[in-house]
Amino acid sequence: MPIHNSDVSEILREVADLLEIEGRNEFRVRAYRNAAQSVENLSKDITELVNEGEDLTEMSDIGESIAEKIEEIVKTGSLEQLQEIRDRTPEDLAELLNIEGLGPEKVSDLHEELGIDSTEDLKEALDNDEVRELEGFGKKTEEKIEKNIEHELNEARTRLDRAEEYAEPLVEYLGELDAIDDITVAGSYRRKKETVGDLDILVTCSDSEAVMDHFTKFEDVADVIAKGDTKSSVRLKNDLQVDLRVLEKESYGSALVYFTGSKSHNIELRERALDYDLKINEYGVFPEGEDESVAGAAEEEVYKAVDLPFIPPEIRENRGEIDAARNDELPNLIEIEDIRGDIHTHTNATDGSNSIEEMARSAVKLGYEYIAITDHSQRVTVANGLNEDELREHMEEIEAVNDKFDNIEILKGIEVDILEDGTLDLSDDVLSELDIVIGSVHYKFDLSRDKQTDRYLKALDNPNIHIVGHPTVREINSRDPMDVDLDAVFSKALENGVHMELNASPRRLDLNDKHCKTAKEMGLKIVINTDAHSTGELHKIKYGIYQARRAWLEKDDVINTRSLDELREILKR
DNA sequence: GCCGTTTTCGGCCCGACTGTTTTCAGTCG
Repeated sequence: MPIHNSDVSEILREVADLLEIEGRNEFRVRAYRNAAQSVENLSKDITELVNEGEDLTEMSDIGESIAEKIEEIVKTGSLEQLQEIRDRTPEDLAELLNIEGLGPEKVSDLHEELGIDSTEDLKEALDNDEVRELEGFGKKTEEKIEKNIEHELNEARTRLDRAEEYAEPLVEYLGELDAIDDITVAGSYRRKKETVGDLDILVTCSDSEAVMDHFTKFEDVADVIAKGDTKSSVRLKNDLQVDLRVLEKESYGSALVYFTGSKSHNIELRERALDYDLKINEYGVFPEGEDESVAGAAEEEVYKAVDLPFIPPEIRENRGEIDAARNDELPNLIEIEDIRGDIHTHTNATDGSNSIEEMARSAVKLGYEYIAITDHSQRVTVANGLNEDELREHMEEIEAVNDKFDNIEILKGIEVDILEDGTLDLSDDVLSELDIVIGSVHYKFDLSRDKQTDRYLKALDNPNIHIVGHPTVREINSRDPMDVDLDAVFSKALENGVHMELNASPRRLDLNDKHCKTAKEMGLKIVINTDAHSTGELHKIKYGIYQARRAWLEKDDVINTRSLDELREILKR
C-alpha cells in the first residue's frame, strides 16, 4: 500500500503523543510534532520523494533521525519504534489527549492511578465517580472531561480533505481500467460537504466482474466487506468505507441524483415529480403505472422531466434550491477562478513557515493580483505575535519586498487579537496605518453568550477593523463553535462596513455554509481566505470555494474577487 | 530530536488561565 503524507504525519504524531505521556523530554516530543506538521504541509507526495531518493533532511524540522524513520514508514508501512512504545504504553492512551482538558500529565495519572488504558476505561471510571477522587482532579475537571469525551466517540465522519486524499488516487486507479466508461464519486463528497461518512462511487462499464476485481484489489483496501455484480463494499485502511455501484448507462443520471443526495433534496424532488404524475427513483423517471423510464441517462434529463434546470450538487440540501430552480432564480455560484487574492496569510515573522517573499511568489503562481500578510499580534504569545514596534518593522519589510514585485501587490495587514473585553490587541495608531486589519478571537472561547456577543460588538465598533477572522473559532471534529449571537454580530458588521471571513482551512471552514448563506441574505459581504501558514497551504482556497458554493455565494458576494482598486475602496469604512 | 552569520552542544515560545490548591501544576494556544 502506498503511504500518504497524512499516514506519515499520523505515525509521527502518535510517537509524540505516547512519548509525552511517558514524560519524555518535551523538546524531543515537539520535534516529532514539528516533523509531522512539516510532512503534512508538503505539497508533494512523500512516497514519491523517498522513491526518488530525495534528501528529506532538506525539509524543515526533519533531521537525520526522523528522515530515516520516514523512509522506514514509506518502505514498510510502519515504524518499529512505534511498536516498541506501544508495547510499553497502550496506544489507546494517545486518544485521551484529544479530549479537551486532558494533557499528558493527567492522562499519565489516570493510567498510573486508575489503570485507565482507553476512552472506554475512562468512561467507566467517570461513571464510578473514581476520577474526582484523584489528586489534582476535582468536580469541575470531571465535568469537563465528561462533556468533551463525547466528541471523541462521535468522530465517525471524515474531513473532506482527508477523504480526498484517498478518493482521488482511487478514482485514478479505477480509471486505468478500459472496461470503465463513466465514474463519479457521489454522496456528500460530491456535494462538497465539510465531512463525509463514506464514499459512494458510481460507474458504468462493459464488464462489471472485471471492475469489481480491480476495485477490491486497490492497494489502500484493508477489508473487502462485500463483492457482488452491481455493488461491492470495502473498508480502506483509514477506516473509510467505499461502496462501488455498477450502473446501466440509461440510469446513470438518475442514480447520480439518488446517490448524490441529499436525502431531503431527493424527497423534495420526488414530491415535485408527483405533481407531474411521475415517479423518480435511482433507476429512472417513470410515468405513473408504467415501468418504462422516460429519462435517466443524465442528471439534466431527470431535472428536466420535472421542469427544472440542473441544480449544482453543492446546494442540493433542500434549503430552497428547488423553489429557486422552479423560479429560475438559482445562484450563479462562485468559481475558484474568481478569486483574485488571499488576504489572510502568515509568515515566519510569527508562526508561519515561509518568508514574505516566498508567500508572495506562491501567490503569483496562483495568478493572484494581491496578497495580504496578516501575522499575529502580541497577545498570541504562542505564535510569537508582534508588538507595536515589531509590527512597524514588519510593515517596512513588507513594503521593501513589495517594491521587488511588479506583478502582485503585497498588502500590509495584521490578524489582531480581539481581547476578552472587546478591545483590540494593538493601538489604533498602528492599526490605522495598515491596509488590512483582521480581528480574531484566540482566547476565552467559553464566555457566556452575552459576553461573547458584546466582545464582538465592541470590537466591531473599532473603526480600524475590516474583517472578522474565523468568527466562531470552531474546528471540525474537535472544537465546538463559540456561543455567540451571530445575527447581532452580522447586523453590527453590516452597519459598520465590516466583512466576515470564510476561513478556507479544511480544519476550520468558519463561517460554515449556513452562516455564510445567512450573511448573504442580510447583504453582508464575505471574504474567503486560507489563513495559510506556509506557501503549500495557499491552494487550500478550494475548500473555501466549496463551502461558499454550498452557501449559495456568487462572485459579487465575495470581496476578494474584486480588483485591487475595488478591494481598497471596499475596505474603506 | 532539530538546529546553527554557534561546528559541537546548548537552546528549543511562553504567558494566561483554570482548577486545584493555599502557592502552584497542568493545559492551552
